[in-house]
Amino acid sequence: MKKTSKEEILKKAIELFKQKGYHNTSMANIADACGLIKGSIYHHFKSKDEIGLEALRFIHEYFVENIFSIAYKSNLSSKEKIELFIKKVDFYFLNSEGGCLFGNLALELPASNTVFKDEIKIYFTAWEEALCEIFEDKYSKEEAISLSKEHVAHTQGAIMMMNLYDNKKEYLKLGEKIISLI
Amino acid sequence: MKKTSKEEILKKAIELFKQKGYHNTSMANIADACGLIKGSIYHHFKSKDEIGLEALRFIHEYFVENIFSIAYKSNLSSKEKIELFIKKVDFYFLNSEGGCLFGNLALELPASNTVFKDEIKIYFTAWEEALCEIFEDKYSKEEAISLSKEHVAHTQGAIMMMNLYDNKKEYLKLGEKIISLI
Amino acid sequence: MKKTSKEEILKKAIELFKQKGYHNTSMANIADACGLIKGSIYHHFKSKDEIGLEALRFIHEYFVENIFSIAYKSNLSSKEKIELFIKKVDFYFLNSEGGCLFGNLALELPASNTVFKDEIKIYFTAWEEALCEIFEDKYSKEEAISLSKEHVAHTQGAIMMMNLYDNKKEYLKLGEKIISLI
Amino acid sequence: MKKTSKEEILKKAIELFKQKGYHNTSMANIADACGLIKGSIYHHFKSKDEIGLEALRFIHEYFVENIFSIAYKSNLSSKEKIELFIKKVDFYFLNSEGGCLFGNLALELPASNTVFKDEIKIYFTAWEEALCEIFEDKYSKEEAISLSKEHVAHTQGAIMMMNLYDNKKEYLKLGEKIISLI
DNA sequence: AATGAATGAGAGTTCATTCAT
DNA sequence: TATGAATGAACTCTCATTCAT
Repeated sequence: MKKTSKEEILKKAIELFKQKGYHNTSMANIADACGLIKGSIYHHFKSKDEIGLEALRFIHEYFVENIFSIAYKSNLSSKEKIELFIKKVDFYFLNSEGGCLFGNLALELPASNTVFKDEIKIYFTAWEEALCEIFEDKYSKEEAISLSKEHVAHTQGAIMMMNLYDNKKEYLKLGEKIISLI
Repeated sequence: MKKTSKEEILKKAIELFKQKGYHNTSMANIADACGLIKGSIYHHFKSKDEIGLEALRFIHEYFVENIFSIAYKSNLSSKEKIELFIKKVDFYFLNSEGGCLFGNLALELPASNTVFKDEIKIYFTAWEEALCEIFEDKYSKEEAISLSKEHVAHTQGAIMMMNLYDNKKEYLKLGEKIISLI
Repeated sequence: MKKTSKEEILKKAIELFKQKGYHNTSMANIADACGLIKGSIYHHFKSKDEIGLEALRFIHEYFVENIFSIAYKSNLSSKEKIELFIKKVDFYFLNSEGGCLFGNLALELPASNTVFKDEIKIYFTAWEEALCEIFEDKYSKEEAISLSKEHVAHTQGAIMMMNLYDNKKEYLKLGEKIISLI
Repeated sequence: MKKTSKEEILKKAIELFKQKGYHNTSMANIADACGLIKGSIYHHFKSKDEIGLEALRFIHEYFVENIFSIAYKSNLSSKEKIELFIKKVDFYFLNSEGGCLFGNLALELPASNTVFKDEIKIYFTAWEEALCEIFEDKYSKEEAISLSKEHVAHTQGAIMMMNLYDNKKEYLKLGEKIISLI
C-alpha cells in the first residue's frame, strides 16, 4: 500500500486540467494518473471542485513565492526586477503544457461560478500589482496600473496563441517589449 | 410540432457553449433551450461535435462577411477601414455574453483535438490577415504581420479580462490604440 | 425496444421498497425488476425520491378510491360500511408482502425528511377521517376521533407483528373488534 | 489518542440508527459521532451488522433489567407492577428521539434478514411475556396472552404515530387504558 | 487503541446517441 | 420533423471494510 500525498494528486490534476480542460477531466482520469482508484482520491479531497480550487491556490502560491515576490525585493533595481520577473514567467509558461490554468478556467467556467472566478481574479490582480510595483519606479501610478493590466491581458492572449499555433515567437516578443519599457 | 431550423439550434448552442463551456453544455441543455427534446437534435446534427464545428463556422462566416471584408473594401481609406473594423469587432464582443467562442474553445479543448483547433486557427489567421491588409498600407509587410498578430492575441486576452472583471475599460483602450497606429 | 409505463415501474418499486426498505433498494434493483438498465428509469422519474413520493401517492390514491370512499357512500349502513372497509383493508394487507409502505417509511426515514413525512401524514389522516365518518354515526365526534386514531395506530402495530411473526391471528382480531363496536 | 469504549460507540450508533434509519446510517456517520475515523470502529466491532445486533442486545438488556423484571418482583401488587411498568416504558419512549429501534428495524429490514428479525422477535416476546405475567393475576392465561400481544403491537403503532405527528396524547392514553384493566 | 491510506463495489445520476413510431 | 423510450458508458461520490504504521 503506497502512500500518495495531496501534493502529488494536485500536480497530476493540474497537468490534466491544463491539457484536457476541467470538465473533460474525470476523477477516474486523475486517479489513473496517480495510480489510484477513483474512490481513493476522496480520502484527500472531498470533491472535484475542491481539487480544482486547491490546484489554483497551489499555482498561485508558486507564483507569489517565486515570481510576484521579485517585485518587492529591495536589493534589486527595476531593470533587474523586470528582467528576472519576465524570465521566470517565461520559464513557467514555456514549460507548461496546456498554458495557464487560470486563463483556461476563466474561459471554460461559466460566469456564475463565482467561487472559481474569485480565485482567478485574485491571481491576476496579484500579478498586476506586482508588475505595477515595478513600473511605479519609472511611471506614474496611473500609467503603471494601465501598463500592468495591459501586459497581463496581453500575456494571456499570447499564451493562447503560442499553444494554439505551437509557436513561441510572438509570446517571446511580449517579454522583450515590456522589459524595454524600463 | 414546430419546425426548428438548424440556424436556430446553432444560435442557442453558441450561447450555451460561450456561457457554460463546451463540455459543460449537454445535448439536453441545447435541446431545452430550443424547446426540443434531446433526441430531436439528431435530426439536424449528427453529433455534438458537429454542432460545435458548425457553430465555429457560423461565427467565422459572420466575421468574414461583416468584419474581415472591411479590410478589402477599395472605397475606404485605411483610417476608415480600421475605425469601422474595430467598431464592428467591439459591437460583437461587447454584446456577446461569454466572450469569444474561438478563444474559449482554444483554451478548453485539448491540443489533441485537431479538428476543432484547425477551425480555430483558420479563424484567427483570417482575422490577422484582414488586419494585416489594413496595416500594410502604412507599414512594411513584416511590421504589419507583427502588429496584426499582436493585436489579435491582445484582443483575446482583453476579452478574457473584460468578462472576468466585468469591466470594459481596458478592452476599449485596445481598440483606440490600434486605431491611433494608422 | 419494449415500452415501460411509469405505473409498471412504480408497482415494481413499491414491492421492492416494502420488502427491502427504501434505502436498501437501489435504482439498479428497480431497473432489474423492470427489465431495464439503471439509467433508463430516469426517462420516467427524475430521482429516486420522486419514485418514492409517487409510490406513496399511488398507494394513497388506491386507498382513497377503493377503501376510504366506502365511508362516504350514502347507500350503505354504518355496519355495512365498517364491514366492507375492514374487509378491503384486510385484503390489501394480507396480500401485501412487506406490510404498509407508509408505516415502513414512517419508521425508516429521518424526521427531518418532511417531504416524505408530510405525504405519510396526509395518508394516515385520510384513513382516520374515513373511519371517523363511520364512527360518528354511533359515537360523539370526540369519541369517534379517538377510536379512529386508536384503530389506525393499532393496525400499523398489528401489521408489524403479523409480518414479523408471520402470523395473522392477532391482526385479524383487530378487525373483528372494530366491527363489533358498531 | 482517546480511549473509546464499546458502549460509547453503541450508544451513538443507537441514536443514529433510530433517527436516520439503519441503512441510511454509515460507518462514517457513527465514527463522526464518536469523534473517531471510520477505520477505528473496526477495533471494537467487526462489522456494521455486529453493531446493529449489539445495539439491539444492549437495549434489550436495558429493558429486561429495568422494565420487564418488574413483572417478576414478588413484593409488588399487580396494580403496582403495571403502573411502574408503564411508567418506565413511557419514560423510555417519551425521551427516545426516533422511537423504538426494534420496531424501526422490524419495518426497515427485509424479512430475509433472519439474524436481525430473530433478535427483534425475542425482544417483543420478552415484552409480551412480562406483561402476560402481570395480567395472569387477573385474567386467564389465554386472555392474558391476547391482551399482552395486543398491547405490545398497539404500543408500537402508537410510538409510530407519536413521532410522526409529534403528539404524545394518543400514546399516553394507551398506558392509562392498560393500567385500568387491572 | 487509533490513525491514515487504500480498496472494490456500488450508490444515484447524466452523458451522447439510437431508433421505432 | 419530432417524439418518447431505451441504451451503455461514464460521471461524481459514498459504501463497508482492510491493514501497515
